[in-house]
Amino acid sequence: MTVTIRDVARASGVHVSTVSRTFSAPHMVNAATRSRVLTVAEELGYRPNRAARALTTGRTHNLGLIVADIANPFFPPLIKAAHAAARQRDYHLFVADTDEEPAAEEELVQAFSKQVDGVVLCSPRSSNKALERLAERVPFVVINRRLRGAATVLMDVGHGARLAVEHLAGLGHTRVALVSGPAGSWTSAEIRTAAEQVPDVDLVVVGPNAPTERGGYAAAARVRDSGVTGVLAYNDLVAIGLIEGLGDLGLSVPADVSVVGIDDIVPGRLSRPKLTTVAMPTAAAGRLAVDLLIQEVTATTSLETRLVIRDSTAALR
Amino acid sequence: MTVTIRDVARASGVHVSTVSRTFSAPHMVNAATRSRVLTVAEELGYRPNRAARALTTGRTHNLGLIVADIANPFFPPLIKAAHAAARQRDYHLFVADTDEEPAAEEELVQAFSKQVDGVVLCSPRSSNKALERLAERVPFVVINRRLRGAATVLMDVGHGARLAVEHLAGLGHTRVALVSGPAGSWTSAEIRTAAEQVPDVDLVVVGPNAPTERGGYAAAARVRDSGVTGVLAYNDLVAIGLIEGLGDLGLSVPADVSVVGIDDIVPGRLSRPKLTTVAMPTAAAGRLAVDLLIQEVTATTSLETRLVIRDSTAALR
DNA sequence: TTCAAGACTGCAAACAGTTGCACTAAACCT
DNA sequence: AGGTTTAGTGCAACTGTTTGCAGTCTTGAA
Repeated sequence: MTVTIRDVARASGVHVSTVSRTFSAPHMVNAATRSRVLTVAEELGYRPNRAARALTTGRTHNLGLIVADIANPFFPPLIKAAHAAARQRDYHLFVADTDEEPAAEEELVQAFSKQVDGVVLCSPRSSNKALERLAERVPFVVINRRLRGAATVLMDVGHGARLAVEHLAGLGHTRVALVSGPAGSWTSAEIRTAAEQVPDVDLVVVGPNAPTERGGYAAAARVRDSGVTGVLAYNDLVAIGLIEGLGDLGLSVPADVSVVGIDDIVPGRLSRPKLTTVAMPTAAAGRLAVDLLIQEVTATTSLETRLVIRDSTAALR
Repeated sequence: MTVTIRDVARASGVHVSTVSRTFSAPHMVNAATRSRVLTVAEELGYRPNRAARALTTGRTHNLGLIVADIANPFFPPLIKAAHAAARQRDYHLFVADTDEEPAAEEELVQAFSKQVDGVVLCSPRSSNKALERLAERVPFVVINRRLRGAATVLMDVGHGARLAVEHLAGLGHTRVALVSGPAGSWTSAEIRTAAEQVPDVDLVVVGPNAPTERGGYAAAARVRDSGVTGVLAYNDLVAIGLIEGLGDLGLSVPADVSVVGIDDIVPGRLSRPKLTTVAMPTAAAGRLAVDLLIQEVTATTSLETRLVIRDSTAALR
């Protein structure tokens, strides 16, 4: 018993097309008629059916957002910002989780395709070829992955990594470990190249590691054995795990070794010692991605990162 | 130039209705025809248009999920589980954030109404009256709010609170503070009544407080002044803030005072000391809520909570 | 007064599917 | 052999909205 445009038309004595226009092109209808239609619609509780509208216009006013893991603290701020940006322009947001399964990306985009005007893909792991196939089905923008031809939002983690290593160097740490992420990660590679370019620092790579607390914990022994006094970790979770692991080996942070993370997730602010970290502009990225999508502009943007100095780094004794 | 059911029909020499049926009622079409249609559809890259389908069937195969704050660590596990459950039954999930604005709840449900088969509302703050209005527009299930007539998923936080206070009592803490949440919160009231029922414990209520780290930090002085040795906090964020605040006042946890939180969010596991807390079954709640929604059953469920003992509680000296 | 230009509004055909009904042909029963 | 069921398919109407086109009525200008 849902009330349609026809009910409103009948009740206000005009043709359906007039009702339609009072909602989608108000300037085309006489002010008096318009207000009459509007009040009748209000009384009847009419709400335009977006699905039906999409059928003729081809625009759904829906967007899709695909992330690897909703519960990973890195993503929620991004999702929230994307949602806010979408909402502001009267778009709705589908959110999906691939559960770290690259194959799910393609499947989800396919499934979304007819129901959204575009999708934002966060750090996609599908092959370039697969992504190109998808591009034919639906417009999308990727976050944290370089992909020619597609709209792209990058966070300049390379710059952040360099700042982090320079910060360590400035504190006197000349032997620094890079506790890297998973093999084949774009971000991990980016971090490494940037870190290697800092002069006067011996960089030793420890990894690859799982991008989790556990991964960091497991790397502790190798970090100790490498004899470094400073560490840049692939992300905050790894950093937190590493600090725990070092503690269990009798090394204290920052007294014995300084650790800096990457991401600036909430738990990093809450754990002790408070984590020095490279803040990733996840909210800005989410917001920007949906803006690009809605405005259909194909651009590649690089967002700045910055170093947040807290308590997990200190001068070399 | 999207490929429709008509293109498939033409290319495989059958009527559109047959194509339609091979997708929505396969058993009604001859095996040979079906496989021919299927291969043709595959070749052409046909995918059913869910929006169009929704127009006639009235079922969109979409669900909405509304939470107060996506970035609050309490929600992501719930969202993830809800998504997984939806996905499993081939539903898509709209996710929305009210930004703690009760008015946004109603608006979002309205906006979703034609586009979803139902919505799950987490800890809604709208009035009963408003919710009843909404119930006429779209089926929904509420999480963590008692509402007669609507499908409901409750987490038995009362039981958890009682376990927590009993745990403190068992450690010798007979004077216990309840650092409460915001005024008017259903959960906060629930916690209080349960906590008050534990025998042989003097309960002093400190609050109301903002449900955040900052709220907990601010409550530290009053907790100290109340002379208690054990604390049950409204949630983990409050507990973490409180521990920080007590530390700044020269009181150490758990040596001087034992603190237990509620929720079991990730940062509680990662902060030091590791937080003893009442684990809320958020994932189970998310999963169950979408199952109830899809199966259209109106039931009231109460999910068990349990106490997770970690390092922020210890025996009274 | 006449005509052209607007401003509104109605008509009807899309959009991409679903579904009740009618029809055909084959299979099944006596 | 004749009648009845059944499986498979086609027909056409319907879902709620948009939109190009055409018609009506004012209004302004010549």
